Amino acid sequence: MRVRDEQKHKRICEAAARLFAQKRFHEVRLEDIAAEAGVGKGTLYLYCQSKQDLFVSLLDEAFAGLVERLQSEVPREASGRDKLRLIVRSLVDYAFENPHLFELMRTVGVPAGGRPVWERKRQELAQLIQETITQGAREGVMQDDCPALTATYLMGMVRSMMLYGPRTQSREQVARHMMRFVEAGLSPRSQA
Amino acid sequence: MRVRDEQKHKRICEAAARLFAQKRFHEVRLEDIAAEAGVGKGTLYLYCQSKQDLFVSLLDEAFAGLVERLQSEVPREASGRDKLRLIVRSLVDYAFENPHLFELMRTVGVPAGGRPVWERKRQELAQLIQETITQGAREGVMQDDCPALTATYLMGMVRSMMLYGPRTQSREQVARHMMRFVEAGLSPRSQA
Amino acid sequence: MRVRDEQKHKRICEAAARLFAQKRFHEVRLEDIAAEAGVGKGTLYLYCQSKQDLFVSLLDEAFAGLVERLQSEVPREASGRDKLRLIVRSLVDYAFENPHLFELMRTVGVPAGGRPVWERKRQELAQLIQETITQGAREGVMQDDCPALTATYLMGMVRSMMLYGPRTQSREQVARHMMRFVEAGLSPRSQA
Amino acid sequence: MRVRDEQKHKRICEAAARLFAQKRFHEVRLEDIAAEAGVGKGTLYLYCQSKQDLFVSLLDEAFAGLVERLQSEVPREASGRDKLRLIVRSLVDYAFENPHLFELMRTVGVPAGGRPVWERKRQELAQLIQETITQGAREGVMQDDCPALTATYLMGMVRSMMLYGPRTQSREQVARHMMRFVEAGLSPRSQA
DNA sequence: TATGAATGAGTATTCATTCAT
DNA sequence: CATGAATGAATACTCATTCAT
Repeated sequence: MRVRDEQKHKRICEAAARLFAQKRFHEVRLEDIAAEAGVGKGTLYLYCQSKQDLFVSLLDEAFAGLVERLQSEVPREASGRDKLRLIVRSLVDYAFENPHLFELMRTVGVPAGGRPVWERKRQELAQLIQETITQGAREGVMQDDCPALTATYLMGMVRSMMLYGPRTQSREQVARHMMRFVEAGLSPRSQA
Repeated sequence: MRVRDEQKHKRICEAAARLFAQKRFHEVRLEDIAAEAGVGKGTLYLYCQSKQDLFVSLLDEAFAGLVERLQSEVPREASGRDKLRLIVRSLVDYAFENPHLFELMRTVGVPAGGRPVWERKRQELAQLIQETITQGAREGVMQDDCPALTATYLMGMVRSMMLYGPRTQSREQVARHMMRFVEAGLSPRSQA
Repeated sequence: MRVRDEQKHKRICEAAARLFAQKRFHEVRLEDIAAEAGVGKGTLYLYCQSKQDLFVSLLDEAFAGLVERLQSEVPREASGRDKLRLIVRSLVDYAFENPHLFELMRTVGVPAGGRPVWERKRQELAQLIQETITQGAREGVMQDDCPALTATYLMGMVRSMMLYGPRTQSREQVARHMMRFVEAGLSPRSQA
Repeated sequence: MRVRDEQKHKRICEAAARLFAQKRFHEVRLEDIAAEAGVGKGTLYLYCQSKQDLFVSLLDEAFAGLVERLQSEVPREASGRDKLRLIVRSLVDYAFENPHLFELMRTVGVPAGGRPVWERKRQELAQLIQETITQGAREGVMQDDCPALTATYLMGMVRSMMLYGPRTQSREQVARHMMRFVEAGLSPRSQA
């Protein structure tokens, strides 16, 4: 597994991502991935341990990339409201830029075995959102009985929008719409 | 598929639903479904055409059941706000009562081939929500640039909550939380 | 296996013969035979032990019928030449009257296990032809180094003619043609 | 089906031929063929598309080989009588050298679907024999109302001899016997 | 006696993985 | 490092046979 050719590694991952996004895990044949990547079948095993490993590492990267992006794009010192806006925008941007990641995540449920990387990343992401809401609440601009639930909603909304939402809306429109909906949804009620 | 024993048919479907909820389609063996249902392997084929057929029919039933429930529980003549509340409550109730349906739907993306039943049902569901929002808007209690997006959100929220949400919240709490979030999210802004 | 309804038994055998003539043994489903015979699947087992048994008994009957016919149509006291003519005619007649028996026999080779009835009948038939040739030789009208071979030829000729021969010839023409060919083939050579 | 190892391909075909000669198509398991050929089960599929394909290709080769042999051993310019003798000899030789080909052909009837290769070859063979008889007739040494029938006989005779004939006769004896029978059978009658 | 729902043994075929080149 | 021929475990599906009715 000590690999030289990073170029080739990337080609393989991209090929795999493309194919896993189109078909279910078991419908994707390693042979096809190899062909798509333009390498021999055996070569795949120089870059990953197994098919499952390849798949999971894609997920890991996807979630890690998303979290990293959010962390880099959402300044620590911003207000809760600004952070939330940036989070929504980043989520939507990332989704539009990596459309088949959501197809990739499609088939993934709560994992049975030991928590894999992507699951930890998913939780980090939820955590980030949650804390932002809590901050917003502290600042008096948001109200939420259970930020953990809301964090979950947000991720589900993005996924659902990508998979089933109307194709007519631009990225900008979607971002604005979701932002408004979330912000309003969390706005403190005068008489609660 | 003309069959006698409806009891047995149900047992098979339930067994299949249970197993498909735990594993991916290709990881579920027909032999296991048969064992789980307490029937012989060959018997499955008296009640369905193929493994794929069995799986899809479960999805179809699940979505159809959900839609039917919403239609029966949401009175035609109610106000938009009441309808929306009932929709959210019904969705949450249905989700809690049929927890593995969401695991079932987990693996399903936008279908490639001819629109299957469940896909039509999903659209009916979205339609129902959309119209409710539109009605709410007409009644001046809601505001939404793109109800189609919001309808999509709602279904994603429920799914996400079931699959990844905190297990600490009761059905009642979840329902109330989601209701509040959605209602606030759609509330007409004073100065938009 | 103690059976009452001879009518039904016959219907089953005819249905089986029809189907076995069209497809190979393993391509014929017992269910189809039952349907073709207009009885239930289970009923078949009141009239035969197994599928294999049903098949073999058809063969047995076919060969037995053929032998019986030859024995009844070829008078013991006739001349060798007359007998041979009658044998050829009977074979051809039987073949034309029972065209799918030859399809039935198509798939049968030399049996591995204990000689079944049809194999004994096949040998009886060969014996009959052989003796006729021997008689003809004794009478000075035929000559044959190895009547056993010739007997085999004759049966192969009939089968081949039925399966692959030109469909343009009438039964009468075929009979005459084969008769002449065989007779000439066995005619004593002046200077051997 | 682009393959490297022709050795292996041959081993597989021979193994298959051996087994198909002993049992009916559906009684031969691919696993057995693989074992007999000394290769893995999956390897078979590198050399053929399917079991059926493997079987048919054997037949095709068998008939093609037979026809090719006849065409190479029967000189175009020979007399009808010589040709016929050579045909019979070649048929018998081929039969004795490839005894299980006749077992292979045993199960084959007139094909239902599109004429496969072997069926065309069978017809070529019949054609060759027919033309020879016609030539013999032109040359005044043969007489035959329907050479097409006779051609059919000839092939049936060989098959029948191989499958059911007495094992006591040598190849030489059989060839001579058949030759004489056919030649006499076709000899022009003085007073027809 | 007649039925056909239920059964489960049996098998072609696929495809992840290995390894000789 | 790279390859792809070889492998065999794994599984959906069929159908002869049984047996409760």
